[in-house]
Amino acid sequence: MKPTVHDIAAAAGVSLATVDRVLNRRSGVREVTRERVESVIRDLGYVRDVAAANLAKRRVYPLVFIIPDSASSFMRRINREVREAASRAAIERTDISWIEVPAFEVAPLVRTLQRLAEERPAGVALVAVDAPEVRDAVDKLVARGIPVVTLVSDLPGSKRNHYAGIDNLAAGRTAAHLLGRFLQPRTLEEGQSIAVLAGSMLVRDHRERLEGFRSLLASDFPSLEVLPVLEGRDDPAQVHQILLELFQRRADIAGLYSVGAGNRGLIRALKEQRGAALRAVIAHELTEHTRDALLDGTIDVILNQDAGHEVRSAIRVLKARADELAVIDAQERIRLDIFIKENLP
Amino acid sequence: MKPTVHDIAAAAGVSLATVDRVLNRRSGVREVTRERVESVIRDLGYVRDVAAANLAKRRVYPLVFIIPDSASSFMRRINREVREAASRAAIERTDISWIEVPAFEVAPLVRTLQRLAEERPAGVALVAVDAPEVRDAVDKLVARGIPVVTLVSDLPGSKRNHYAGIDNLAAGRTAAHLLGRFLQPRTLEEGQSIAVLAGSMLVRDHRERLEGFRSLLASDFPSLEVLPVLEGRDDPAQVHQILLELFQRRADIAGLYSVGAGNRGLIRALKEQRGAALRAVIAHELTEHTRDALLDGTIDVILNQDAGHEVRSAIRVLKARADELAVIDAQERIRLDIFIKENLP
DNA sequence: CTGTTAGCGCTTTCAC
DNA sequence: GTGAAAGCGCTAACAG
Repeated sequence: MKPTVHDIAAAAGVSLATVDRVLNRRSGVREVTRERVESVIRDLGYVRDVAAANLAKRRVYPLVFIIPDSASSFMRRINREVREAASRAAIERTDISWIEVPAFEVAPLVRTLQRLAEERPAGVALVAVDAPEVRDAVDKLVARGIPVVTLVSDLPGSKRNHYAGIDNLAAGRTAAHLLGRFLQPRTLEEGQSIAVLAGSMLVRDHRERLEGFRSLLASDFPSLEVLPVLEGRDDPAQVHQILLELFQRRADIAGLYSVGAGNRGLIRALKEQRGAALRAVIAHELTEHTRDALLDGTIDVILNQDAGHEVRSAIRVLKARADELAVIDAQERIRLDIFIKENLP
Repeated sequence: MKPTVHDIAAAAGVSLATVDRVLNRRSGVREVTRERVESVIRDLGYVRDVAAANLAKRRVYPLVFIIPDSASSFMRRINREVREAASRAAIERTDISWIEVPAFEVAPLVRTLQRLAEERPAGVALVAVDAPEVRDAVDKLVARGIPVVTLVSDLPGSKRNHYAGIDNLAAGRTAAHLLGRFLQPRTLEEGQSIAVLAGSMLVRDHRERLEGFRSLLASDFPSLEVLPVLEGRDDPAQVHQILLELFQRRADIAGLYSVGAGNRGLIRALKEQRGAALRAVIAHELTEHTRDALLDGTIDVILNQDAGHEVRSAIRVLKARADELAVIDAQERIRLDIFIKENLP
């Protein structure tokens, strides 16, 4: 039978309260007593029953998600996943709420973080904007003992406890590798160029994807020429416009990598007028639109991060921190999914 | 404040015991009383606190995994994941044990299932062998109210409650699509053939992968010739031997798809003597060997199923059934991972 | 510093 | 049929 606090109390010759104090590292126990109790805990191989502990604590964990009000399918998806998690949360003694802030803006995000530092929730998850002010605000939260997880977009150099998102450098390299492989056999025959489309170079994940993409192409497929990056601001209409112009300007585009959002515009442009030389298109995030485009051959590969997994992972990590529990690392690593027509979920 | 059994009891004018009987559909309650209590439960929007319930029940769920004693890296990995889950399980009121049975054999598996029908654990997970006797044994377990999950290899036509594994038809199609894309540009120039290597055609997952592979290649890349399947019995030495022979016999092999295990033999053969025309190799399961092969370019693509995810998913599903709880479908769907050099975890 | 006691929300005897 | 009371493993006042 698994040992309980009672067993420890009996074996150590102390009361339940003292055992509890030792267990929870609370003060008010003489050093000798503490050591005695701790050795009994070790000897008996005691592991705390977290469910019972939480029941007794009657503690619910208020977790707050800060998400951009972006209209992109992906962010809407994140939003939906948070809502769904919230509706499921009651069962698990967590109280999940969310705050929407203007996308890509520093000031409102910082204000929100500062407010949360006062409210002291049990944990905060945010889609980070990469700015020093945000970093400071995050660090302050952590300093106050509030665990912070970055979601989708990381905040390097900050003290955030965890990042629930993909490796964007690897994403770019993956796109480059596949594009290179798809196009390579013709490389020797004729000049081929590759177009790259981003939302904005101000966003960290886009920058990183591009960096990975360029460096791998340069090293492994040097004959492929990468055209200057086009910025579509993740807006379908702009993306559409830009691409049509591009296709009219250049006839030698063999590959296209879209690192950002606004995929509806991309798909529309490809369907209306597609360069004859274009033989491989890679974009990010599986949505109903990109899914259809994959199925009808408009897009060849979708690189994806599982929004549901990211949100659930952020919650698990925050809860584990609040409970001082360990997490299963493998379970919390967000995969870079490669989807083609045939392995769609 | 969330309503509790006390609130229900008070509102319905009955005792806790009666509420509990209604909640757990136990007998000994007059129909009118039951209805009254049930309507109160609905009105208050009561949701049972499973943690508290389990605490009171002092119930632990004995779950049994039946896994083949195969020496393949993948099965060893499954084995390890089960052990790890078992060591973690105590915290979660589950008691996980496992039984090893000879791989691919029907009789021992059936005997084990029959024994479990007597022992009545709270749930059973098995790597199924596709035979009518196994199906019957599984159906009997389910009929006795013991939830059953198939792991890695499914048992179609049986009453198993859930399958924790990938879609093997889709896996084959995915391999075909990628191989086709990697080779396609040359298709017109010269004859190319594709070699396929399997463990045994008696195993369902291998058969399905092959079927998906062949059908997609036939429809989308008809100019690629698929050679007769080679059977290596998932044994590195045999696989090695067979491949060396093949490479000596044919010089026109442009692509290779290995649906089974024995990847060490595959890798060794490729390194020793590789057909000059061979430009794309796809195999299954990410292990330390295939990982290295991916990195050094010996293998181009690895299709993978996440063993840890499969095991954890099986446990979640079995527990949820025992607790009469719902599962998050998206969380339990096992993805077909595509790994290339660049997106390795 | 340490112990006693009363729960958390639910289940389970055992009476009535 | 129904209810009262004890208790699961842990925590949190409140005494001492």
